[in-house]
Amino acid sequence: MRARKFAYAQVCVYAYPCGTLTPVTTPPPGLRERKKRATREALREAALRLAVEHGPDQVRVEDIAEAAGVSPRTYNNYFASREQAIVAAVTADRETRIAAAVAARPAGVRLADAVTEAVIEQYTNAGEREREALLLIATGTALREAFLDAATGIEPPLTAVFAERLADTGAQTARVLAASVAAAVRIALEGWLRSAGASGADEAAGATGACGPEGGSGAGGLVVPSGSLPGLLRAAMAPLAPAFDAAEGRGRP
Amino acid sequence: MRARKFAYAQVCVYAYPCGTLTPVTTPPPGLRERKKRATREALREAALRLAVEHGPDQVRVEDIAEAAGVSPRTYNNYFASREQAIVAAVTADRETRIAAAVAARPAGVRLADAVTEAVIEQYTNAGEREREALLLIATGTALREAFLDAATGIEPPLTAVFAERLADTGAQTARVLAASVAAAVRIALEGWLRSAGASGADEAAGATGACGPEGGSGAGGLVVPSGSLPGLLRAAMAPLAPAFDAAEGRGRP
DNA sequence: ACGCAAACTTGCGTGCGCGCATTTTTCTTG
DNA sequence: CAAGAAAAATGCGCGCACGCAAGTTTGCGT
Repeated sequence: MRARKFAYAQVCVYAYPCGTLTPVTTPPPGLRERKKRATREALREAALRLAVEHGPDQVRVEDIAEAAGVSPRTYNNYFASREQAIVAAVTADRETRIAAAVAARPAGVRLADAVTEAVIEQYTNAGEREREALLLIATGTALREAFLDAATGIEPPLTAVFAERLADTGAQTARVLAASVAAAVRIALEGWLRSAGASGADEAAGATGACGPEGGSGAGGLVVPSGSLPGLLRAAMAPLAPAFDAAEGRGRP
Repeated sequence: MRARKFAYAQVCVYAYPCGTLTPVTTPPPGLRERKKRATREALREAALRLAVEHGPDQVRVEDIAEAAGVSPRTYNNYFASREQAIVAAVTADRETRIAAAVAARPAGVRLADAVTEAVIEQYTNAGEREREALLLIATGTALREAFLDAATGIEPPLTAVFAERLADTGAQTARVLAASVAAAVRIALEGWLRSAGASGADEAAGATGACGPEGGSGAGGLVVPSGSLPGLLRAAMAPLAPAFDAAEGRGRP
């Protein structure tokens, strides 16, 4: 029995310096940082372009790396999986923008409304090319999964803004609420992609591997007839509103 | 540019027949099914045993398969990753038991309380050997991640029971609440493992790759001093209670 | 009992994720 | 600006996940 050589690592080794938590003041970005951003974007763009040109399954990381002018090994210093680069080309830094949008709302409005609107706002900006890419994403299981997983990225920044607004309540509450929002968004996107790419074969089994009840022909077919993304997002966020109100100390306005 | 040969598949190909949604009546399991269960358990047990004996990073899937008397290829017909088998030996079918425990509560009690108690109950049954295994799991990043991901498994069964109790509300609500519970449980377990294996090196960066604020020395250190698992679970579930009450139509009892 | 179809196993081959060690590039400091 | 430190890119190797295309086993109808 030989030993395994490694024990997993944190993804994106030097992707996010961690000490530089999005400095509000951008001093001079420095050459190092600029090159890194450039490489990252080159990889994203190359990945998306190749995926569109030849189909998502005809592209290897080697191809993406070559198109971006870096070694295959370097690719994995930026993205932990083959799909992440493609997804990142569409997702970009949506998470940060959502958090910023929430923070920008006046302090008087319900937190639940603020976050709902912010999410819808940021997910509805379909910039022509994004639509095309999303259509591509909906076609394959792997890409779809990667796209949905990317939605989890909103959790950390959301936790931060929530913690600020709910200072008196525990920090745990902020984390839980942020995670719940992420889950809701994921569910909404899942339903949306299901209707968007409703021409594929395997539509019965849920994307999360749900084999239990609630499979294909269960109840709830008439509730929310798989409509527009904003509608789905609103519907998914609605059940969480009472939790936000309670955390804010509102007595059902 | 050669083509990639595959496009991902559903994990655990014939692990859950899907058509057989946990039949309440177990007719006669049949030889086929019994063998499958035996193989699955053999793999789980072998994986855990080898991991304990030689350390989690010294075990390859090849070793596990050999110890269980199947081919390496067969291993991946049952588990999608090397860690899943080890985790499964501890997790077993906790998800199903949690859902059953929730369904077993009298219909009069608050749903929020029912699910909280059910979760605590099922996660607190530490059967001596499980404690040892969990200690093992806490030591490595990969295993820890797999263990936390496994908590997501409660989502489908919970969705089912929620949908039953909240029949009048939409099925979407059930899904969102179930996902939120899963997220809360994950957060609680995360905090618990952090305190349990608090002798490792890299404890600063969050397990979810959280690099932003809320890192190591942020605010909230005095809220919930990383205590017992039941306490952590209760604290994580608390913020969701209002959402459950609202879904049940309760006006703050 | 026989044979057939479906379920499951297995060997093979490919691409992928990443630890490790080395080289190259960028940032500091005197 | 030169030298050293820090960060990043690269090459290499290993183990892993899984499609595919055989084999083998189990269940069923006649």
